[in-house]
Amino acid sequence: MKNVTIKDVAKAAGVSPSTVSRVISDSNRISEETKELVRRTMRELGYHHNAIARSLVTQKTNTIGLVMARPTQQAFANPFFSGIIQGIAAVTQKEHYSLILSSTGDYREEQEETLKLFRNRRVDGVILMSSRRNDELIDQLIKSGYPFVLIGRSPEHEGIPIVNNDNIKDTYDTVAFLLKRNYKKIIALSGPEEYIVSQDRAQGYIQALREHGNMDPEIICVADFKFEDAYQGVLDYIKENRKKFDAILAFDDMLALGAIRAIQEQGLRIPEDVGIIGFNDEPMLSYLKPALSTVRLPIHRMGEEAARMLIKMLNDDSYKGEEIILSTELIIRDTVR
Amino acid sequence: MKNVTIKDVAKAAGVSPSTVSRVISDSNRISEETKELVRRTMRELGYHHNAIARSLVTQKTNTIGLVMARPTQQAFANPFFSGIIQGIAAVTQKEHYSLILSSTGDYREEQEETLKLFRNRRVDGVILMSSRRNDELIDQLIKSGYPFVLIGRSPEHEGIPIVNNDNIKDTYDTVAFLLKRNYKKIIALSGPEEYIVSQDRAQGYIQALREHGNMDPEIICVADFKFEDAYQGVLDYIKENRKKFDAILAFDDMLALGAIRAIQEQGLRIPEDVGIIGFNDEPMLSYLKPALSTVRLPIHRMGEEAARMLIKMLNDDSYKGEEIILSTELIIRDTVR
DNA sequence: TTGTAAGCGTTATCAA
DNA sequence: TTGATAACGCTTACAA
Repeated sequence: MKNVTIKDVAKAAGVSPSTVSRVISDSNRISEETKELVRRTMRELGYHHNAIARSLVTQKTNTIGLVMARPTQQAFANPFFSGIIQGIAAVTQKEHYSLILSSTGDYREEQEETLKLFRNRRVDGVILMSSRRNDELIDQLIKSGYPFVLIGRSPEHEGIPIVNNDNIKDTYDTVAFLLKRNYKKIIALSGPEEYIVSQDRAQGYIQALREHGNMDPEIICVADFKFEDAYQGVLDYIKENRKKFDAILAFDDMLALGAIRAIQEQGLRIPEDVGIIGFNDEPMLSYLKPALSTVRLPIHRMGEEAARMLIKMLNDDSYKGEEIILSTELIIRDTVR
Repeated sequence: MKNVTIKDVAKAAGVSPSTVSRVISDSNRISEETKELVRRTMRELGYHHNAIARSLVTQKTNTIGLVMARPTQQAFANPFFSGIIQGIAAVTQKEHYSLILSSTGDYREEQEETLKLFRNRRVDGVILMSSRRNDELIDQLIKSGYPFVLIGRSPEHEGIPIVNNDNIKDTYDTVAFLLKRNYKKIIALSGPEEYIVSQDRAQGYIQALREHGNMDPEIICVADFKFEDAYQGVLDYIKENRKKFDAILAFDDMLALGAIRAIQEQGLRIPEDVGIIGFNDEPMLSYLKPALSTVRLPIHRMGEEAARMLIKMLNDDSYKGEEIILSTELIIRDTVR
């Protein structure tokens, strides 16, 4: 059974292909009767538009891309990424856009893959995540004029379209909160420094201690946003320093989880001996015992806003995107006193 | 800056467009010198093929689709789905396919969306998840001859391409294991019955008890694969029956998590008073205390196999797909004695 | 080994 | 309000 094309419909309805095309786009220069006739014919023949052919002439794919590097993805542990994806997908769905998902091995591949999506004209725009220092990809996209929205931020690129939370402030506030709860010696537990998000949170932490605390900042920096790394890092720290802290601010829930384990194994009580706060609010960890206190990011919403912004940029040439900073929420559960 | 097309390259290289096209596909009826010349020219001009134009003539998109209904997605709790997606993405990446991800509101929409992907010629094939009884979508795809691979199975459709684990056997074995560990009264904790996976696991559970146990099967069936539902379900069960069981086999890790909470709240000890085993092996839950015992599914691998099979079907007309049944692994941690 | 030309299914331009 | 006709960028017979 061959595919029904616009020509088939035209012939069957006794009109020209262009008329059919106009009916499809609901042009107002077509009489109601003709529209009715053509629509009926389309239904009878089972016509469905060919997105490929349409794209070829309109030079639009109505598709956006999301590329992620696998290490990053694992690094942040899943729920964050799937939350973002869901948010994006919800919007693309509603706006009748398609979403192409591409998963690569490393950052290098991520760059290439992203550019390829554009060059091969598979997408009209992309959403970027996990920006780092000196992000070359962003340079390239800007230079080529390829539309994108960044979830996160890039200090070297002012004024580009981003969706983010204010990590510096959020971390600052969280440290201030711990101080107010009478924690005296707060250390930070960070993932890789190359990510902007790590840097921002470190900065907020340092700043808060400088202004309110009477201790020097101390950051345990582990190789990845992973349980094992955090567990080991904290364990080592405890052993080397024989404790010397009463709170840990982890820059990710998975890190917090690893920290909890290390702390408990050393016979310290949570939250009496040491308080812990994480970042993200993985739903699953709220069911833990002790339930994790955490800075909740509006993850799903971040995906939505990014998709919405990108699609708007795509359809409105005068709109160049903006900076959307979403607010977070400190969720206090069992791990702080 | 206009897009560089095959014609531009042809002109610059002093050959015809078809020659350029042949060089791209590395046809062996082109001399090495010409190839070299054309390739150099492509590089100089910065040529990149236009996937859309190519698709229009080849009638292939080199894209596969993955559609999921949001309720399903939330139901199963994230990690399962993102594991599958990652597996699929890894293969599509390697095979130079694109992956279109579509997320819909409900099953009805999921059907429509899937068919639309085919009708609008956006994809060459799709991967289906979460099959249920009387799955109309599968009927339609078969009728239309649209290629697909199912992750799971559909009892009404024998011989269709699927990737699955043997849920009946896996559950049977797990119950047998609990029996051997001297648990006497094992109840099952299931999600919605409409999913085939729920039915299969129920069947394995019932069968094992029939053959080895001396108790009647008893299944707590909750509305969704969610913590809250499981928690409430188990709590109610305990209160109504004043315990009367010493083990729970949960058909999903999230359900197990809910059960654990309910049980602990009622002052029962795990695993002394009641043993618990889940399904899936969410990585995060292995860090729990007590660490969850569970039936580990090769989730990532399932995604991979499905993608691999589909792509093979797409490229080899004589290959109609097959049934791949992957084996699982019982991971015993702290929640059974 | 290479070139010519038709066609994939649309939309867009220009006439009528 | 409608219809011809020319793109869009590529692949693929068919010729040469």
